Amino acid sequence: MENYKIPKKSVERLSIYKRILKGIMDAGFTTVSSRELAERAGLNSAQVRKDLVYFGQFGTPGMGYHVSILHRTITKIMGLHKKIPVALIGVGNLGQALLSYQGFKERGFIIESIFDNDREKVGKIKNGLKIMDERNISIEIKKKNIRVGIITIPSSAAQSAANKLIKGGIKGILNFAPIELKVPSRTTVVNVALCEKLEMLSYYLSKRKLL
Amino acid sequence: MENYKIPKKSVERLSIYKRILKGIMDAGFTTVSSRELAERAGLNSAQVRKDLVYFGQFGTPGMGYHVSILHRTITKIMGLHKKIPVALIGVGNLGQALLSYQGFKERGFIIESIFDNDREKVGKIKNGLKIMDERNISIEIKKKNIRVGIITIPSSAAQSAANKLIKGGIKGILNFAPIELKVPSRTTVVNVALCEKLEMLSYYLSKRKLL
DNA sequence: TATTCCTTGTGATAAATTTCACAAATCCTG
DNA sequence: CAGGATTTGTGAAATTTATCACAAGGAATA
Ligand SMILES: NC(=O)c1ccc[n+]([C@@H]2O[C@H](COP(=O)([O-])OP(=O)(O)OC[C@H]3O[C@@H](n4cnc5c(N)ncnc54)[C@H](O)[C@@H]3O)[C@@H](O)[C@H]2O)c1
Ligand SMILES: NC(=O)c1ccc[n+]([C@@H]2O[C@H](COP(=O)([O-])OP(=O)(O)OC[C@H]3O[C@@H](n4cnc5c(N)ncnc54)[C@H](O)[C@@H]3O)[C@@H](O)[C@H]2O)c1
Repeated sequence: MENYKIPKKSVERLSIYKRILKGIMDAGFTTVSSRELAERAGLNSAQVRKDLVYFGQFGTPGMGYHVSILHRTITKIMGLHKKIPVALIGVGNLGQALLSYQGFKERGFIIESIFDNDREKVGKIKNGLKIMDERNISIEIKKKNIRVGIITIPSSAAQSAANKLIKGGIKGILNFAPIELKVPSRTTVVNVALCEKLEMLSYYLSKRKLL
Repeated sequence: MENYKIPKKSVERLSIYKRILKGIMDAGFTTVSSRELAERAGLNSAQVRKDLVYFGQFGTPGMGYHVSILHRTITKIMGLHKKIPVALIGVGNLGQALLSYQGFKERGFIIESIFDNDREKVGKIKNGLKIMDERNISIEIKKKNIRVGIITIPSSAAQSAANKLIKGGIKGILNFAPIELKVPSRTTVVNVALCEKLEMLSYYLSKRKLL
């Protein structure tokens, strides 16, 4: 159950295992081998075992892993057994898509406060939430004790919004704006590099002369 | 100008350098050092140089890199100097957000065909495009010679849609559904692991007992 | 219970990626 | 034009990550 130094990649894969386990569980199976898990995730089975062993010994030789127990364990390791209140900054194209996404709620992420700086939008109701003025981010999230923020505003405004979140006591930020946010080390930022992904695709196709 | 074996990470960073170079260029500077590029990207300067040298020698000792030339070069290396027609599968929350996103067009990705399987949606117009029946994906993209597809449908339907894209001759897929698509090796898939990112954030906060 | 089969956990090995550190190239100043 | 200041490109070293391969544990069967 080492807390030592777990590769970022392993953590990301944990999330993938959890999703696959959910599918296997729903299909009615009770055990699963690292080989099968690896196959479904497109990985090497030793890697699956290594990843899991970072957190403890959950398997039984000759049998594999108990699906529901492993699922529950990973959920707990990732802190996904509790509801996590979230603030959304920027109720535009992407922000609204995230707001309507059921998958977040299913995973325990509850969007509780939403902000924008557009006078037309502030005060309106979206998905049962009143859009608040961006200037009140700090006060509001402090009041509601929200510790996770999602940034979906243009990159020119992202750093300033991040600062307000941090001032309000935010602990983690999921950032969709294409910019490296500067934050104190006690704050964790995870970037969703959406455009980069598309550009990577372009590169690979271009390299193979497919465009 | 080696085509040898370029790390995936380097390719993703290329995209980041390009974005930063754009900013520096717009700010009116003409040259930039690997040190500054590294600082802005949050990386080591040797890494920046190594990344760039994969593709050629663009720098001048004592001076650094010529901003606009490097920007243009990276754009070309990534195949982003040409318009790339794209098909979008799934005009739901996320699909509509992507459809309205200007950043794609700016990068040369032009969404030309959009598909859904919802009878209510098929035939309607969205952003100037008629939503087409998902059953016609193969025919349509073959006709229009579209080589990149974006999948924004539930994961249960994603593999079947991917198959139709492949049948229509697609070369690359940007996949937002949380599932590993099985595709022939001549097709490139890039996954946007959105939920995984949020779950990673949960893990890091949880580990530090911040939730 | 003995035997066979399967699968874990893990040390060793390999591969990939990052960082260091410095010679060589070029710029800039006086 | 000399000399000092920079900054590149790059081998070598260090670090990180992935894979191999196998002993040992446990299940299943007879
Ligand atoms: N939409 C996409 O598909 C997509 C894809 C990749 C990246 N992104 C990135 O995500 C971010 C949002 O994209 P979008 O398409 O939703 O943009 P958008 O313009 O549709 O929405 C941005 C919203 O943020 C609000 N806003 C602007 N400044 C603000 C501020 N200072 N405080 C609070 N709210 C503010 C605007 O009023 C608007 O409602 C951008 O950084 C974009 O680059 C979006
Ligand atoms: N919206 C988000 O913020 C978000 C976040 C993370 C991941 N995702 C993933 O992105 C995908 C789309 O999410 P969403 O929120 O837009 O869902 P959504 O339900 O809003 O939209 C899905 C759309 O796909 C259409 N569709 C369903 N089956 C189809 C088929 N076989 N062919 C063509 N169209 C079909 C539906 O009619 C609907 O219009 C999902 O896989 C989801 O898990 C979404």
